[in-house]
Amino acid sequence: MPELPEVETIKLQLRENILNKKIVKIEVKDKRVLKQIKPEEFILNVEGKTVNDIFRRGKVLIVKLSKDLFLIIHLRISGWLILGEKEEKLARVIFKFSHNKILNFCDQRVLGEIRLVENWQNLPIIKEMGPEPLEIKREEFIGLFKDKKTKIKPLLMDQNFLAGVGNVYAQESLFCAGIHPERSTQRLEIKELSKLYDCLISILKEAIEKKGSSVDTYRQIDGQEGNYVPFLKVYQRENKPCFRCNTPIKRKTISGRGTYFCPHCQK
DNA sequence: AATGGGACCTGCGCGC
DNA sequence: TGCGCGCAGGTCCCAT
Repeated sequence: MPELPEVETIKLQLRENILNKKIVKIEVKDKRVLKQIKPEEFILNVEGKTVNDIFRRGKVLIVKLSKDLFLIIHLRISGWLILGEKEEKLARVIFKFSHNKILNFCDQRVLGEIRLVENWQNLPIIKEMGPEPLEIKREEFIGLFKDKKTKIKPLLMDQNFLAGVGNVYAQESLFCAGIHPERSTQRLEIKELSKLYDCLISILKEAIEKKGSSVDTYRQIDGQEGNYVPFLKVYQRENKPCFRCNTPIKRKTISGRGTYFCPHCQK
């Protein structure tokens, strides 16, 4: 659920607050979120390091530490980050900084993960990831669909196809473009892909401006909800009238994911 | 290559 | 009131 706009929001806010700050103490409350590293080793390697840079690739947050170490943070479904003065109840890992701020990695369902690596570019999740939607041109976007013959919605959510788009923004951009989530990509016209590009870009940008969608546990780093939920057009609006044609919005499971769409204006 | 299912997880809301 | 169950969705992995 934290998708590109949510992770981008967190990235920007962390940059304002912990860049060049030193991590003085770490507490691992739940070691399940640490992947391929033992808590003792993690603590030993991260305590005393300074945050040199923070960036994002898809839904992955990358924190560059001194000594060329990288924290790889993936919030998966129910993770969020809170920066404050105190420890949060659902914190799984806690980073205490030199300026007395505390960064809480919270995760209700413990599906999120934190890694510590030297070569983040070599991680499979990064290596195989598709392009950033906000960094490609229209022609490149359209070119991605060449030789693809699957349903459009699962394809948009495929991180190896396109980075950062999840269940919410895939649905919203398809509604905007008037494309049925089950349409075969083979049958999509250039004109429709072009429209989809415009929709996706504008929705992602708008969602970043509004600091993301708090449809679940996602929060900004100060604990406030994101403000994009009121702008969602189909997500979780089953049986409510379509904003364009008043037809009741339908919900259907597509490739195992709940999907909302307008059966009338999405063809 | 595409698709379907299960696993990982916890909390919530539903029906009985 | 309380219990069991299905569901929520990002990613990986296996089977077809």
